[in-house]
Amino acid sequence: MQDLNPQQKEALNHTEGPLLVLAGAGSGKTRVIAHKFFHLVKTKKLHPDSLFTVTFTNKAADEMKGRISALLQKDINSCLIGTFHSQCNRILRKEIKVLDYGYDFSIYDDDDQYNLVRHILKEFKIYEALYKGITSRISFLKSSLIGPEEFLSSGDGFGFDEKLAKVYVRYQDELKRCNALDFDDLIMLTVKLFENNPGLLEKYQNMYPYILVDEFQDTNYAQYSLLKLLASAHRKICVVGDDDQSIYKFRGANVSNILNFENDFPGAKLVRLEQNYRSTQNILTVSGAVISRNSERKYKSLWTERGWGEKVYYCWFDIYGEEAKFVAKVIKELYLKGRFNYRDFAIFYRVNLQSKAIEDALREEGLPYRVFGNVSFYQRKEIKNTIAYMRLSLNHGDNVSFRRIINCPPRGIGASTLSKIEHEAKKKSVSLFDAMKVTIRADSLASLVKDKLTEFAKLIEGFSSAKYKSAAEMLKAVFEKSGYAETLDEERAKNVAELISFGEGKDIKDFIDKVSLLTTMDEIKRGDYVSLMTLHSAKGLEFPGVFIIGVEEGVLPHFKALGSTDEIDEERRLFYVGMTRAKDILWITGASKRRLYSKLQNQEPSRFLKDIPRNCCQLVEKVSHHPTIKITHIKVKVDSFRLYATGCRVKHPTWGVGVVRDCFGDGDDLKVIVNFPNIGVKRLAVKFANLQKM
DNA sequence: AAAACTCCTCTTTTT
DNA sequence: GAGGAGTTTT
Repeated sequence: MQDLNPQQKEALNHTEGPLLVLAGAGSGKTRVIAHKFFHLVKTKKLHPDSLFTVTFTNKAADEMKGRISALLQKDINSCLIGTFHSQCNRILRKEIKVLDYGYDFSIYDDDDQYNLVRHILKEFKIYEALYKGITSRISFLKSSLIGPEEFLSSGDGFGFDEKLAKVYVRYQDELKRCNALDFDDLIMLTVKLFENNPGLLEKYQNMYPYILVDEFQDTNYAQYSLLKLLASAHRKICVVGDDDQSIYKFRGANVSNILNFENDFPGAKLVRLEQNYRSTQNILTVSGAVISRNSERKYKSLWTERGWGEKVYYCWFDIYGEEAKFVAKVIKELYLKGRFNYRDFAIFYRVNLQSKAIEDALREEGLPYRVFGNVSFYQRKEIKNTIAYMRLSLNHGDNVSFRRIINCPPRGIGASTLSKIEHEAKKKSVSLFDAMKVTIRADSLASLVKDKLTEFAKLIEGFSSAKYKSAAEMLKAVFEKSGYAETLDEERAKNVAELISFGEGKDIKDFIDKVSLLTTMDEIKRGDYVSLMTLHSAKGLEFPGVFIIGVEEGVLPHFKALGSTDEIDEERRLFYVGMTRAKDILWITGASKRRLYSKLQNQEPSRFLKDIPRNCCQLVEKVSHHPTIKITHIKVKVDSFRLYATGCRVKHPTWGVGVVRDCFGDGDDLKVIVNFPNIGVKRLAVKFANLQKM
């Protein structure tokens, strides 16, 4: 308790009512939640199991468990700390009967969703390439708690939405038939469960007399509704978040939940954590200037006791290859100077394909690196197929898994056989697996095909009835007996072997749940290498040295985001998240020419650079063909930087010292709006005002 | 069922 | 420009 600052203490001590903690980047957010948990257990005598604690990632949940275990000095691994999805899964596995699903429901990930939607589009003869857009619309509807019937009846019955409604209705029916839930269902159905069953809701409200929520800015409407339901009786809820770090709006996250919190929970206390423990003042000032240009944000101003530190480096190149080489060289030089290890560096970019040039350059310099966030382990085909065998064995209704593996490995069951089975399933309204067994008894198939199908049915039923001691045992049996093992090359077989080793000693159902809800167990781990990742994956991490590359119009902000202010705001937050990961050194780079997909494009510096206060930056000139890095002050594109950034202090001959609120125009027309204490806000033309920068 | 071919897409992606 | 998926060919 004594290592907490006054605001953190305030957040801790407010335990009897709703609390919103606005926690700036690097302000010790996780620490506050962990200490709060500890405080509630120690002084309020709450049982650790009665704190409903939600995070967004499994990694964050594990971290939190670790911290709390350390504080409490006992293992709390069994506690209710988890992601929204795992919390809901836990509830639904106990209660879903009420909603007329079976307890052994499968959980479908994006890939399974896509497969199912595509299947439906094919059937409806809707252009199949639309599957991605349609899936995301459906997902968005679900995360807004708009069910298929409601959407169908709300529509005007025309145009694309009508088709969408049809697909949505069908999709939801199909899931039900498969006894499967997608990620959004986990939340939506839990809300539905509570809304329709007040008794059940009351039970869970009593079970969880306190609720703690991390990364609150990332909650979607459905998740927020769930929190409101659970907290409505006792109102003991503490949410922690940072609206400036909301970068998942495109996934349904709704920042306005932060803005609504105080309305939905009248009398809620608001605490701001503004002391930053991570970055130097230069980094905070630069990132603060960029984020302050966003409208509709809760005001926050971060400060640190760390001092100004090194200036933020900015460097512009002719071509992206040169940018990459330069970054590699800088890292090497910093490393050789002995102040940093490779693990201290991260390179962030907007899109995954940007990693390639950097990888080449790092390899060239002989620097160790690791790229994070590409195809995750659990999305690999061989892994998904192996798991599909397990899923179908546990849930014969799982049609998506059935389609996945019926001819994998190839066992001579082609499209025509499958379509007969599909037809039968539809006619009898049964699962594909059951339809297959019916079809075997009918005369419509060649005996060779019948044999194959019988063999397949026996195989799956064998898996279903066997008593395996662990997930590993079952995986092993599935992998070998299905004949799938023989069809894989060494690399892929190795991946499955790894999967099997993960399943060692684990309960089968727990394992499947875990695997379904944990698509990136291939987490960001720290080793002694340079870390490469997208700005999105950078959230929640910190590095002594950060490089943000490709800070150009069209890349950051991304060209697809240029259409709306909302989206550009989100790009700005993304940039902000990237910058605030840096502890000591921050480099921002870009290039005039960049290959994106097939063509070499001309690039302009990002608009966000204009908001960067120049006095916090060090401009670096890269002289081509120069063997070592030469750092010099040069005059590059003055209009790329603002002389008077928001927040910087100026001295006026008559009014004294003031703080710059805004700055616009250029050259002789440059105007600033300055707030002078005790005097007021003045609008000044720089040319005449005789301002002195402080 | 494999090989050869064409076509398409290509932002980010906690679960 | 590359990788994936679907289609046609053998």
